[in-house]
Amino acid sequence: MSISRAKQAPQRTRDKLSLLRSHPLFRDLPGPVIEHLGSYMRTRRVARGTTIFSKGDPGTGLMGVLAGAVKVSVASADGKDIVLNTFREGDIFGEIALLDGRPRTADAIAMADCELIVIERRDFVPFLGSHPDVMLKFIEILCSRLRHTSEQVQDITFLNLPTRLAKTLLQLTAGEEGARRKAAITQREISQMIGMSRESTNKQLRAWAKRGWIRLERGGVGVTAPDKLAAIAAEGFDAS
Amino acid sequence: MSISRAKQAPQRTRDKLSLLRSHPLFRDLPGPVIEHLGSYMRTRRVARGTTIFSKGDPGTGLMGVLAGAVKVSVASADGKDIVLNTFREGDIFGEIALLDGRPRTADAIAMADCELIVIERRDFVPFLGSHPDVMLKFIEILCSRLRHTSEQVQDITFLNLPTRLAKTLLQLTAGEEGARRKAAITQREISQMIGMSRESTNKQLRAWAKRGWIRLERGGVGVTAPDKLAAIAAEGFDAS
DNA sequence: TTTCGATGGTGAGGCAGTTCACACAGCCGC
DNA sequence: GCGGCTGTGTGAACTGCCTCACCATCGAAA
Repeated sequence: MSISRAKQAPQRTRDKLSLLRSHPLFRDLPGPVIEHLGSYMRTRRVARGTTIFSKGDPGTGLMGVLAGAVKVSVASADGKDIVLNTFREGDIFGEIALLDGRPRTADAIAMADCELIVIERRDFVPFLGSHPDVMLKFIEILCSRLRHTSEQVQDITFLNLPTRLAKTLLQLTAGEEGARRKAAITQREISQMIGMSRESTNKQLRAWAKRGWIRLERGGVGVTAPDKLAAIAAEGFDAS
Repeated sequence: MSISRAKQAPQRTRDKLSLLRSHPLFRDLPGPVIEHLGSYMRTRRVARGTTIFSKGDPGTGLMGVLAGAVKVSVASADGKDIVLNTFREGDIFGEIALLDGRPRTADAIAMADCELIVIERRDFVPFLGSHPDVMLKFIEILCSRLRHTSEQVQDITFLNLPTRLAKTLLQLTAGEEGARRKAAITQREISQMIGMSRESTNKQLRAWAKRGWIRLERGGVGVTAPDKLAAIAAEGFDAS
């Protein structure tokens, strides 16, 4: 079984209301309130590679991923990119501009064909004001984002390429077991997630592929020896 | 006038209630509520170098700085340190563990003799539940923290030593003008803020000192040519 | 079918920054 | 006023990663 990108329309595994009902943010709300919220939402289909929003845009709304995957990244003056976060089915993103009303500080780009939901700020903020329990959930989300970003700072400053790469590969393929442990992602995107050059990333990947720890395909990586990668991620060096 | 560390007791420029009354978080609250909150607060004096809380501690409360300065940092396995944030008079920190109840993810250390206020989580969380407007303020704070940490990720991945150093020096001395533009901080602490070695940091500082852009003293830096530093911070290279 | 952009692969060379090994000054406690 | 600690200053050697300059392959579009 190969790693496919599902270039055709993404399967719609859940609809708008079912996302709301199952999402921790809204799960505890009464049914009518959820339907009320649902009436504010639009859905939006975007193809892989599409820019969903750009740095500097007014932050118009909250986004949710019904299907597909999204990366949030920033570009430097000289064309380099760093990925700050990635989101997949069931995740919510774009809260920061939603909550503080300031411009977006990063770009959001579809890593695969996506189906998204959008709630406009002008609709959502009044709702939020009258639902302190939802505000509390947002606070939790913001806290976990902050912990995530802090960890990224630590990883970048303390860990070397192999360690960061191993960690990222494990995260990308987490949740899957055995032969299914694979991720559809280009090597360039991986390099942007770990903040290293594409070339260096490629060389490390090939070294592990030669040892049989991972399998490389065009547009994808499969992890065959997660224990070995976990050892590198933990030890901080490549104890071969 | 030299840069002094005020090793003696910090001057108490404001007391507990005046911090509350002037802080954006609480400014809009009615007087009795503020006094109620004040009754929950303890004050705590700590000497320079003291660990205020450590990574892994249960996050017991919210901290505020009445006087002094605090750094929040993490240490790597091999003894390196990175500073995630710094706080000074009037700032509030430790919100994350307060809000989500999970363990602290970093250490807080007094950079100077400090006077702090502490509000316990068990007292504050119920208060928060009945004050959605304060929750909104916390959301704003969390958003700005997130923007700050994201910027740190970008700085570390995109900028080189001189650029980061120039940026940091300007931030450290922001708000002061002319000869007063100085900061009481060791070079080791500066190096931890920019995520570079102490030696490299020292060499760059000396180079600028030789050009007369900054003045170096034991435990302090004075910026004499902020425009030059600003140029480096903006251009991304040292155009001498 | 041909072309072209995106992806993956690879080596040579360079350099920014680290590491290490000192030396020396102030400051504090005793 | 004597240790010892902290803060600073400096050079030499090393190195991890980047940059550059390619080539090969695939898939999609023309």
